[in-house]
Amino acid sequence: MKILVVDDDRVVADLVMFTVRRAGYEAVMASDAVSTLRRWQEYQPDLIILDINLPGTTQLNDGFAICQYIRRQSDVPIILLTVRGEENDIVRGLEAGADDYVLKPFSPRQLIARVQAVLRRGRTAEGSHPSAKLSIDGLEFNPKLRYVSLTNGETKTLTSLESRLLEYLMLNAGHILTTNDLVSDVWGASGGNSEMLRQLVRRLRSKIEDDPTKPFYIQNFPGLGYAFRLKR
Amino acid sequence: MKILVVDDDRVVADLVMFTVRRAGYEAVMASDAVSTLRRWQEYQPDLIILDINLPGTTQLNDGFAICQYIRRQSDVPIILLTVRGEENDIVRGLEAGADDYVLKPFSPRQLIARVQAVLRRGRTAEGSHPSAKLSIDGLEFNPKLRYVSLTNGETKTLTSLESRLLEYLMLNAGHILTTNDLVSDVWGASGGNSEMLRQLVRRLRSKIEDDPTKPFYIQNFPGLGYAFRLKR
DNA sequence: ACCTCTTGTCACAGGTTCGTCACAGGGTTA
DNA sequence: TAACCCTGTGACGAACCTGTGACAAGAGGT
Repeated sequence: MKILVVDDDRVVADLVMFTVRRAGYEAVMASDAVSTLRRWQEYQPDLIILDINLPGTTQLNDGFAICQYIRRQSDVPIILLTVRGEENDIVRGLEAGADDYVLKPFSPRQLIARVQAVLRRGRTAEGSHPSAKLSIDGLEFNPKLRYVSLTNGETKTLTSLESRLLEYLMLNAGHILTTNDLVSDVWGASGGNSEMLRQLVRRLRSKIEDDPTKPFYIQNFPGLGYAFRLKR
Repeated sequence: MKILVVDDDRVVADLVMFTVRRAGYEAVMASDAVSTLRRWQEYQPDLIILDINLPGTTQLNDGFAICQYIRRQSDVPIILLTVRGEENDIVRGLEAGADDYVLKPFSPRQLIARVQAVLRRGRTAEGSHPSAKLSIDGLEFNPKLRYVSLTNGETKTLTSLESRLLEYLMLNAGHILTTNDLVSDVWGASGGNSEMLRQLVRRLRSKIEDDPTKPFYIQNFPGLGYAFRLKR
């Protein structure tokens, strides 16, 4: 898996490069619009991590323009890097065709989780088929229609937040996701806190009939966070 | 399925091309009257997406003329692209033989929904026979004559709006259609709102005898919209 | 003039969602 | 043991969503 990292701030770019390489990905970097487009064509990355605040002198070479330009010609996943507090950038970026975003400052672990999630989503959920499902260990989950099918045959519909949480957990199954990661993924820029997460986990668990004392799916790691269990 | 995209604005054309290609269609584009007609004959598309505002110098080569010309020789479906606020264009376009229209600016999701709807209509409703029917799960619906046949044998006539809604839902059966999509499809440029949609859904449901608490056909997805159910 | 059908608007009720608070038990540390 | 943090639990209420009944304006036919 090859990643193209685009950031004009050398420090941030180095950090991102280091992080994704440590996670086992190949990566190259670019720092301006021209080199980004050249590297994108030569290198053919599987994913682009793009700082939306590229110092575009005009509207032709800032982050949004690049995002839009690339999106028109390819469906390579694009993750935006945006500064916390600039929600407009997020909206504009997603409209320009980005797949996800990460708020700066970010934790390495969080960045990797997003990268894996986006890559996996691209592989499994190809297109927007309403029947696209996530299925792990007998738990079948349809993110589009927001319902789960349990092993006993029951199906239950999830709320919007429950669905976000379960999708994030399942897309990163087997990895521990910290409370911060989960909160910032589920609630995004609107902001949540750990208490809200606890309640959400509780409600989701009760819907999928997961006993917290002997969790089958959603396991707590005290002081760290939660993980969707893989093969036990 | 092959689509011919016609737009003189390169940006819009690229966006449309990208959108339909990502949805799995083959597509070529044209930007003026002459190339449109040539590509139409060579490429033999199954659908044409046509910007009605082609810069025709005369009334011989603007969007309406092309639409009319093609319609006289073929029944290939034509979807118009029109600027919001120019309702006259829509009327003229439909009179010129277009099958449907999409307002600019449009969301990719909306464009795809229309494309699928028109293609499906063309496939099932072969031509525009007044006897052409949509039939799903025992509910038979005739969009031209605007009546439904229920499983118990009853037939009821629908109003214009009810018919628009049901057609859109059935043509996109299995997909959740957001409130915004449904409103902008049913009421188009004249503008509706979510309250009007609720009432319309209510009246349609009562006509097809669909119990909202245990919907057989029209299912609500809280916070998202409605969908015509496919076999679970 | 009268009636009917359509459709937009309003008020209300019930359910759901979700944020908040208070509390209990377990593990860890001083 | 006591203090503390983390987690799970129960409960409450506000905000929101949805379904419902009712009414009125307008179009169109008789």
